[in-house]
Amino acid sequence: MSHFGRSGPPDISDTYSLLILNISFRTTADDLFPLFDKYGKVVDIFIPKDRRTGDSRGFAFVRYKYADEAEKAVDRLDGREVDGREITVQFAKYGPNAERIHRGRVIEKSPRGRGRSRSRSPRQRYHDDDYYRDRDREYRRKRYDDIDDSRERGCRYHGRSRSRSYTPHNHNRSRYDDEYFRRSQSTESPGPHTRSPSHSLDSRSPSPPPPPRVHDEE
DNA sequence: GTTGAGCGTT
Repeated sequence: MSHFGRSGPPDISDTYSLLILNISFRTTADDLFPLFDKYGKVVDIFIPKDRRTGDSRGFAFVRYKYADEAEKAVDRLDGREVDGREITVQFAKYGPNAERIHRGRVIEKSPRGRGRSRSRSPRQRYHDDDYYRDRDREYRRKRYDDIDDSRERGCRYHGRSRSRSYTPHNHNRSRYDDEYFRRSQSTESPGPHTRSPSHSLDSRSPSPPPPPRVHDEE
């Protein structure tokens, strides 16, 4: 069956997890299954994907039924070229619960019968927002650095075309002030009723009052 | 359409 990773973790009690690194971003479990199944009994294959784009993250987990088969797969498939990329097969060091495991085997004792050994605190995973935001921040930082370098190089090409005809970056705020002014006018001048329109129009102070802290819908 | 150190779900 090629329905791996679509029914949750089946049973990792008697399975050995292998970590596959450096795989292509388009490599799926179906592509790795025939390759790893040839060297042993593959119980499950899981490839973490991004929840936003749904694309693979570049590594996969292959669970074998026996340790000897898993070791053989590591020895045979480690450094194998898959989809034009040299993959790296090794035993998983951490489990699904971020627990230390030995040779792909979970060290945690069987919770059956004994129940919870200690007070189980409601430890939740990372908040998706913070987790993804952190990753985005680092990713964006790298991209910006690269772009900055490119721009610097392009600037050295020709020094001209840098005349004063360049519009200053003030028009942005100018437009904003204009909108704010218009709104203010509308508020102060609800209609041609009472008040002194000429006075208000003529009394345009050179320095408008500071904008109050209002909620701006972006 | 791109990328590349690492350790995982429904």
